[in-house]
Amino acid sequence: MDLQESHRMNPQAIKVACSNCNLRELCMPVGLSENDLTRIDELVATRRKVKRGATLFTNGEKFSSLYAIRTGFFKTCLATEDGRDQVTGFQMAGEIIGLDGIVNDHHTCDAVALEDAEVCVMPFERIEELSRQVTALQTHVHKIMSREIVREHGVMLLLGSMRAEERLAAFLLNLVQRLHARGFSQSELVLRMTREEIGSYLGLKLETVSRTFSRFAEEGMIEVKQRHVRILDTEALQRLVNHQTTCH
Amino acid sequence: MDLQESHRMNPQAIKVACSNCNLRELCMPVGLSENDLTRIDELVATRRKVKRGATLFTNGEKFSSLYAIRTGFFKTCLATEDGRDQVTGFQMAGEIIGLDGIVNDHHTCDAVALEDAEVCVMPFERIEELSRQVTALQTHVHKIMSREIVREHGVMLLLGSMRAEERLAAFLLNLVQRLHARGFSQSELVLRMTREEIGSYLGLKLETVSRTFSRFAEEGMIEVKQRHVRILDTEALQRLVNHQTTCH
DNA sequence: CAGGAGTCTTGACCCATGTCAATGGCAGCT
DNA sequence: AGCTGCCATTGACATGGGTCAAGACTCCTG
Repeated sequence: MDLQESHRMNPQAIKVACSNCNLRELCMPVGLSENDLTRIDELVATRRKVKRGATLFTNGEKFSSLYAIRTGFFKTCLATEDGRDQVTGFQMAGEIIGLDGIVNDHHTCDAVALEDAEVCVMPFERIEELSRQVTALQTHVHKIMSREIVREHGVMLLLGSMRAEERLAAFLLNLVQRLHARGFSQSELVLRMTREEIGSYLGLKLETVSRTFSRFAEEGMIEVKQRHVRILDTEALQRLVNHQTTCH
Repeated sequence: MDLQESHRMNPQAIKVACSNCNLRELCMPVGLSENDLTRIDELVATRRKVKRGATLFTNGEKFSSLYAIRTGFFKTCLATEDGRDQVTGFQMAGEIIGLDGIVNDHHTCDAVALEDAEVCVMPFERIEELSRQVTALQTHVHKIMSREIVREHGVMLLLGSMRAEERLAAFLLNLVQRLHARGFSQSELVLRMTREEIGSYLGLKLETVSRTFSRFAEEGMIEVKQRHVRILDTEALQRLVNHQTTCH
């Protein structure tokens, strides 16, 4: 009935229903009642397409919505006036971006599409309103934010205490793991970002990223051909990441 | 008089009332109605004292509550099995810790008191329940989590793109700024953490931290005597942080 | 199909920071 | 007050990763 109603008003509506979305389990709470599910559909106001290279939002922009990525791949990055540029994360289908904007009502970083993308626009006011009524949604929102905090702890660990090889190994393993959770190969991936972007994320220069890829390849751990990477020895990469004390 | 009243009703009650807490504006939403304020008081189940060196919670521990720091100073840190150890933050009075535990129902880092401390224990279930009813609280919880995400973005920028001097300058400025907001001096501070802990947070070795302090002192930007630091030239430190491009 | 821009790889060199080690100073305990 | 142990400082040296530069590959466009 919700659907029908909005159908009349908006030809896009049917496509915008979370209840039909195969990514739902990634961005929405599971185990909702029929009734709650229907209400959740109200969350997504609209869809938005973002071309490769275009921004979904930028630093300083007024915050109004969170975005669930339907297709495509994003990076979020912080650019300071003094020329620093830090990639704070790479996001793929099913992930939520825009959380940074909540605290000051303005976004504090840029979200750039690394390939043509489409997102579900979820006005934050609606999220807040609905999560007052649907406990599962409230919990879910909290978990999403907490997950982001924990993820960033991991990045801090990486940036603060790992060497170049360890960082890149951790990065690759994290990527394939997330891709695998989305039905892609465990061993093969196509990087959507440049060496420079990887470097920015990992606190390394692009040359170091390139060299480290080459070294991994020499040692038979991976095959690299431009942005195509095939992981030959997951164990070895994992050992690298957990290395540390063993070498002293 | 506050004290007396609560004395009569419940020896603990007055101490546990947010509505009377002079830190309230730091950890609670402002502009609440009388009615809401009273309800907010229910949030704090109890207080807990944590001795210097003791943990408030540890990695793997079941998550149940968020904690508002009343007095004292904490660090949160991530320790991996392979011997890495990363300080992810330093928290002072009025700040909230424990957000990392929400996502998996278990804490994913340790919170260690760097001086004798006392915290307000706020069971997360109560927070969720009450924030369904008090919109201002809901918004506040979201902002707190978003603020933490944004803070961590800043740390990533620091770890990913700054040199040792810049990191330490940013660290000092951040500390005094937060202390100043709590009524302390803008120029003088006592570090509650060791050089090693500072180093861990900043992705540097303790020797580098020590040397950099010494260099700042030589250049007349600060005075250091063990853990006592006096900032003599805030501008200079600020310039250091915003440096970057000027030097190329 | 050629040209060009953007990206990636690789080499040579250098510097900031890490490592190792010795010494000094402060705080807390008995 | 005097230990004792932790913490901080400083020096000498080593090295991982940054910097600069040249060249190759890929993709896009005209």
